[in-house]
Amino acid sequence: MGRSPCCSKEGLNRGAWTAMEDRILTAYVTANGEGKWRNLPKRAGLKRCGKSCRLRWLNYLRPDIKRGNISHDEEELIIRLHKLLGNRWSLIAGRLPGRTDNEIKNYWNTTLRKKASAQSTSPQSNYSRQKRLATEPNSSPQPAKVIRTRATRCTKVLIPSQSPPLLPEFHPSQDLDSSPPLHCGAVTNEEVDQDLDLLNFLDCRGFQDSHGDGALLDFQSKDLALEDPPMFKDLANTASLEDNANLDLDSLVYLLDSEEWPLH
DNA sequence: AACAGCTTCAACCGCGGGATT
DNA sequence: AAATCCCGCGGTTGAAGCTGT
Repeated sequence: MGRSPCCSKEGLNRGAWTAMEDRILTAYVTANGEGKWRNLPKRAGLKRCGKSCRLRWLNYLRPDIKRGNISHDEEELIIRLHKLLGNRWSLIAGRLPGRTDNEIKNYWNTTLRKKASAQSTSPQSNYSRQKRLATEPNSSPQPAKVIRTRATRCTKVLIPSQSPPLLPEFHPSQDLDSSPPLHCGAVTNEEVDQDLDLLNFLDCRGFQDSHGDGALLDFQSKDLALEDPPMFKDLANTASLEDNANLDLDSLVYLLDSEEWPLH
């Protein structure tokens, strides 16, 4: 199956985008919407390939991009999602409003990979320990990580017209230890740890089902499980939860892929 | 002040998959 | 059914900034 290059590379600009190019691209996409990237440069009068335009828009110019520090909560979420999904950055980014797959990938490669590997080699890698560490005032405080943005590489003048959506409702401080025991059929201690991590993660996002709306996981209803202990306890005691607890990764990926679990 | 090594992250590249012709 | 188009993804690169000496 033959393949033509995405664009002729002759006469095209490469490298850092200029403020003017940014303005042109932003104006064009704002007026005409996303998509049709291949023809966009010609129509917009940009000497860039369509892929480059798409990347620039999605990773930098989109008005809903949230720039700056990745919060501790977001960090926790990225680590957990990565544990679950691996390097599926677009999926992970889909659960973090305002964050791009490229940003998360970079952040992982530069910062979180070390942290995650340190955590996984730690004898106590489960969520309870992380929660304790996070809440204990005397436990080795992590200085706030500041992501530096470069000022000189390209003049970024775009200021989002409105604040990005609030962060997802992930609360590491929630008391997960009081959740009902779950039976996952795991055999090794490590697997138990992993499953507990996963289930705690699902728990803390609000495990919702069997209420007719078909939503298995609803990030918007963060308080549901905690505010409704009887329902949660009931869920834990039913076969349906055990079935869910036995979901394999593919099934979980399916859940993540489903439209039922957006953060936005 | 100057240099080297390290870190960060925007941008590029190649590939795969779905849609279209 | 085959060929081609288009989009999106993940891996990689390299320029610029930072830090230590």
